[in-house]
Amino acid sequence: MPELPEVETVVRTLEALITGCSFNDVHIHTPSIINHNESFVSLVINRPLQSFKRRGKYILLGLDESTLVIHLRMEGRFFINHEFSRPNKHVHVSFKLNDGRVLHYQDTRKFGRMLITQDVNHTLSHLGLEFDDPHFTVEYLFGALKNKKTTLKAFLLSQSIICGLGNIYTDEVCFRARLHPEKNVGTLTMNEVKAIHREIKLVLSEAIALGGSSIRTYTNAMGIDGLFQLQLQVHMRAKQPCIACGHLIEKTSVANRGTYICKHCQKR
DNA sequence: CGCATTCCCTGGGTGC
DNA sequence: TGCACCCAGGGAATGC
Repeated sequence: MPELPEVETVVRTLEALITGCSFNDVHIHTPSIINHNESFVSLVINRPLQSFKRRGKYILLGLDESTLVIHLRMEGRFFINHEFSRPNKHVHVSFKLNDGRVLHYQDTRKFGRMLITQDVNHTLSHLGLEFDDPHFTVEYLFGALKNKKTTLKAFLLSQSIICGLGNIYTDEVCFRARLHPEKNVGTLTMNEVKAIHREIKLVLSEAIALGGSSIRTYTNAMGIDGLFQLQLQVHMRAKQPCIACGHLIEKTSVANRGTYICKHCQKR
């Protein structure tokens, strides 16, 4: 399940592999993957790939005049071969590169989406700040939280104030800040908000440095595995001892998501 | 408007 | 071995 660090790794991998290329042709095997696809092909074909960026969990491939925006959701991934024919039933879009290679988009559950836009800022206007944006300060976060009534977990997953966190890193941020994910964000103290702010920045930057996490069914682009799963302190550690106090980690459900907590370290 | 819930989708796991 | 059922989850759509 790619979150910000995994998407960043995919973007860097794509940049290393297809910089300077363009797409000669596109096969859309599963039209529902693409939003507004009437102009999709004409805006994608024969346009040089000029930039490789990320915004939240979205991949932004800068083409001549427009941007190809891709969200991998749960199991979306890319791989390259030399066959333009559909490799298997889970490949939904195949991009023929001008050097003969083919970039395939595979997504078992068809949750991923891609679209072409000429106004990325408008398309992604629902997203909050990046974790490394200079405007993402403790004061900004405290101000955004003080009037909200939702839980810490739901807030961190919402993308609206700070974007890029998914289920894995939300659990890690809550644990490392020693805060219960069901805590109401409107009641957090300045010191608690400081801890959340600090841990968001630390967890995401550490995970990017290790190439993201590879857990469950997800491995990164082109079979490159991240290593951050080895650094996870609570996520996927049900019934194992807390690294801080030794109590057993519990798995529960918060905001309709599987959630791992040390109930001794993370008080409501 | 703000927050909560439902839905999409498939393979893997479980129970009988 | 086969079959029915449930679970995983990001974000859009829907509900209250």
